[in-house]
Amino acid sequence: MPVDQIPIGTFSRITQLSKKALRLYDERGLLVPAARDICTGYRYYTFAQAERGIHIRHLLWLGFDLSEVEAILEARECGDAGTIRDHFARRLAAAEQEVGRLHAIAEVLRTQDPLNGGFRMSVTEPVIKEVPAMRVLSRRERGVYQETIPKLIGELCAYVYPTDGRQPAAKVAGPIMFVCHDEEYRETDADIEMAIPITGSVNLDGTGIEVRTLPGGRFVSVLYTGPYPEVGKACERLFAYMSEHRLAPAGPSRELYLNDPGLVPEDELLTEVQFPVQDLPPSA
Amino acid sequence: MPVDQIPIGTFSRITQLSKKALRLYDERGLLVPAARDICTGYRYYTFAQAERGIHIRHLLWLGFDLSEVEAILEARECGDAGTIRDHFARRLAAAEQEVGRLHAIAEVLRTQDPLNGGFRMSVTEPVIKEVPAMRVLSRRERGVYQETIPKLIGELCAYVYPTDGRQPAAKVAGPIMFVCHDEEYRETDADIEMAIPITGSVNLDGTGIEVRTLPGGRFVSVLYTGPYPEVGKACERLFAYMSEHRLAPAGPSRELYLNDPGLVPEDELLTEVQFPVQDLPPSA
DNA sequence: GTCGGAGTCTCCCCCGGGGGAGAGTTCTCG
DNA sequence: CGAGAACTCTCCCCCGGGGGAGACTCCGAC
Repeated sequence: MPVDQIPIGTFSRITQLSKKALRLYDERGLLVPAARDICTGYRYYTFAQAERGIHIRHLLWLGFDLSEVEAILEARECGDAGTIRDHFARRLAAAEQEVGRLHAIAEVLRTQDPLNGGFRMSVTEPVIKEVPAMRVLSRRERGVYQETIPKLIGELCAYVYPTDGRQPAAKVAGPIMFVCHDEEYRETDADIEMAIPITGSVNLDGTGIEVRTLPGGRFVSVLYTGPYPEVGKACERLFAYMSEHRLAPAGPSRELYLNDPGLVPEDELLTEVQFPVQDLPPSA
Repeated sequence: MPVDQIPIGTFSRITQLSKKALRLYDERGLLVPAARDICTGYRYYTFAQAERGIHIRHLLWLGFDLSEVEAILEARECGDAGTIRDHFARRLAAAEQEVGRLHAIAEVLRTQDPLNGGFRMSVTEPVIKEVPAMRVLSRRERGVYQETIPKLIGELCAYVYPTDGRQPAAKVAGPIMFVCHDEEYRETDADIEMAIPITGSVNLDGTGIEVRTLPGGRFVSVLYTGPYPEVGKACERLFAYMSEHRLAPAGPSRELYLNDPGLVPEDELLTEVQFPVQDLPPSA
């Protein structure tokens, strides 16, 4: 057996940690060579250190980062099984979530038409985001989606982009939004609010348009690309996501129309669908 | 709709790409803002660019890196579906492999005793590595494992670490190895070679010890920790790995005894098991 | 007009190493 | 004992951004 004066290359072969990694662990204090030649700077390890090295490699392979590895090794020395179990449980949860994500990715890779980039007729992965409150110019009415929405949009646009030479009523600060006040889909008599984020002063003239503030908060959001009638796919996706993550709707959903039906073809229409959410208490 | 003069923050919200990322893509030429204020340096995007931004985000989410994203977007512009399909297929394979790895990780996280670090009685993930050829002092004999191996080790050790005051026969350059020349396990009459890597000159005195060179090449390797009799687990692991990766054994396997049974308890014994491998031709 | 807050700019450090340059050391063979 | 090979050292850039500092700029409200 070689004396306990193992240079880095040999130690690297024993532990299957790269020299680069070993130097890093030395620097980080995670695995400091037992001896160091003062004048040449050469690192020398002992055989006993190989065990720690292999522990480290194993924990890294499990997906822990260096600080976690350090914490786990320390806990292990103290015999503190609880801390380690915590780390393991967290890491396990993360790994399982990652598997879910990879399955979603694999599904897309298998089915997506390579040429359209998953863009047309597609729904992105839901994300959770904080949306600030915003002042909007709003028009709310009951009716049938296909008729009422374009009508209200027309009214709002006429208001902020007047064609008759009047001053614009306000400065537009974002895309046109649809706020859906119904709990469920209804063919007729839907409670429809269209809104445009604005800023600055406003001239109101009492044609049913009012200024209000849409509350901010935590939303789940997807981007949907494709014709409006199939935007429901995006909602389905959001609902699925919410149930997976134990979230409940906390208010009316919103759709943001990010481009202009007059300018782009129907299947390039881009809509962001947002749902305000709150945590559901964990149930057995 | 806002004029096509979208500052980075707004564009970030539209595309759900962070400002940091957008600045990086600008620098990398992946998504360069349509306009830039020369004196302030402010970036201004157009709405039309959002589509590209969302494409990029989608491809990144699929796990491509920036250069691949660039290649895919370019191929898409050219209508080159073949290239994209290639990328997708490769990425899909990688994702599936990653899922396998995560399952293995999850399994370990679920079952491993937190306090022993998966070290005792454990087998590491197989790795493929290049092993250089090495000169060894070798002693080969037929017999029963449990008897012959310790006997041969004793002879070799007596030879290189003489206790009778003679000069050591050679300089030791690595751990004691067992080379298994049998294709299959045999209880008796096994063809056993024990070897010690050496360097420098050798004094031979004809006691059945010879100097030879073990060939190098590509090996799959695992580290096994635990008592010798159960080292078979490591071999099982290697065979499973080889069949998964379409590899075939290309010679006798080796076991490297990395620490000393006299110094550490039985369940901390550390053994590296190596199999030389060659690619198997792909079959239907 | 002007003042404050929000937005933006650039620059630097961080992760966990890989790759490589350039210089110094150690080892091995003859 | 000497030459060359192999090993080691440090330093710097790369990935794909996140986090934050310090300075500038823009916009809305008064």
